[in-house]
Amino acid sequence: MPQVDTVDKILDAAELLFADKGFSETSLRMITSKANVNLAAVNYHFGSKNALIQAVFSRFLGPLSKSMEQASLENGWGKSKIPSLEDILKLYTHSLLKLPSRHENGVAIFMRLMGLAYTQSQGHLRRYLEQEYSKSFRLFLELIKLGTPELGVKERFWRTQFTLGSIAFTMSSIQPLTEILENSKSAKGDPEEVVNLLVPYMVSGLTAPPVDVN
Amino acid sequence: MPQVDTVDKILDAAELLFADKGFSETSLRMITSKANVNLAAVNYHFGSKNALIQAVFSRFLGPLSKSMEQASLENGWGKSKIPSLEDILKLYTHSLLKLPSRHENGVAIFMRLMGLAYTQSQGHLRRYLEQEYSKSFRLFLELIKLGTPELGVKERFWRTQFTLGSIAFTMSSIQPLTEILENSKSAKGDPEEVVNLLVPYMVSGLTAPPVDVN
DNA sequence: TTCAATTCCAAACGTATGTTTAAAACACTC
DNA sequence: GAGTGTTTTAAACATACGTTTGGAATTGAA
Repeated sequence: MPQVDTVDKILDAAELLFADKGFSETSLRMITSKANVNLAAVNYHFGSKNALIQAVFSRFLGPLSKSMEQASLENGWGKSKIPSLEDILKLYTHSLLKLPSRHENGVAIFMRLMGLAYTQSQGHLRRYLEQEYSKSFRLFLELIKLGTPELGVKERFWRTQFTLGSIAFTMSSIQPLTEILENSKSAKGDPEEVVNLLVPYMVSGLTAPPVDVN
Repeated sequence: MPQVDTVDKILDAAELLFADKGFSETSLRMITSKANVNLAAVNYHFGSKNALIQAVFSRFLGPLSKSMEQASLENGWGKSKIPSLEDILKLYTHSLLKLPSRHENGVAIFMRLMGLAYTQSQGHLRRYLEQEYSKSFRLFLELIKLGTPELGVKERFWRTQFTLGSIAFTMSSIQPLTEILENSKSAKGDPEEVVNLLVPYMVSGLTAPPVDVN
């Protein structure tokens, strides 16, 4: 057995640094020195930097997608038992909140990473996530569809897009607005509180009266 | 006079490449070869890559912030003449739509760039935008405040954050969802259409009944 | 045409990156 | 405790990057 799992030390350090700086802006040398590990360890254990990025995502996306699928299955959700939009979004956000993490404020880090995955055009990551988790994503879209029966295809598509944007963006960019309003004390809400504010916002946006009629 | 304005050729190429790949992932060599310009031209005309990034933003943010401030002034908006939330958001989105651009689909590019500015942690950019356009941003926040009198400070702060997320992400990441749903034809809406769907979504989210009571 | 200033250009510079190498250190089995 | 497979290590490698250089080309004014 290696000395206190080098693999995990690397993943821990990479997770934090990626979330803080982005992928291209984080070098292997930053990661390995933060992890107190030799530079070559990344290539030895993961093969490449890109593979490390994917591994970082797998470590939390695997359990997360499993827990989400399982929960929606346990609830017996489907065309026979249609869930409310609020239930769906609550399920998802709370699965995220309950994710175990090695760091303080782990949820914010995961959400920031998701935002980066969405935003930074890392082709390999996109391909990897699509191949690995498209099933979970389709399930999410299917549930959204069940929860918004009054929407046409196009409008549902875009409102889902808007909603994902709110989520990803919220956690991926806590700095700028925060800085400007820093003396208003409204910033730095803990994740749970923010999520409690986020869900009603999303529900309201998704269920607004349709504009389009197809 | 230079031969067909090298400066503009560089800005045009950089704008597209930054929006497509991000800042760190776009090299000066990509930019200069796309612009049919010598590599050294960037440093000669702009001084550095960071200065080029800032110049790209200035070129469209300057006119945009001017037109927005002017419009809200012409409408006489203020505490005496309180605008509706819909009017505010329509004004902003339509100012954006009317921005002249050198490229086809320029609006999407600008929004993508704004999303990147928010998301990619380029310290220098953040500092530059804050210093240069904080006035415009504060005005926007002030108008939002006027349009959502029923919200507490904290809830308004986060809902504004969510709203900005919807906007920034909508245009900044058309790929992943689109790819999955590509046969549904719902993707690739033109900017005007998307904005028409976006405004009611945002209004509904912002004006949802408050959860918090302070 | 002459001259000074501006702009362009090919080449090079120094640095940082991801990756590879080959030997050393270690862990474990027999 | 010798031998084997795994892991760690320091060093080097090749490459790509942003930037600088010094001279050539171009421009506009006198």
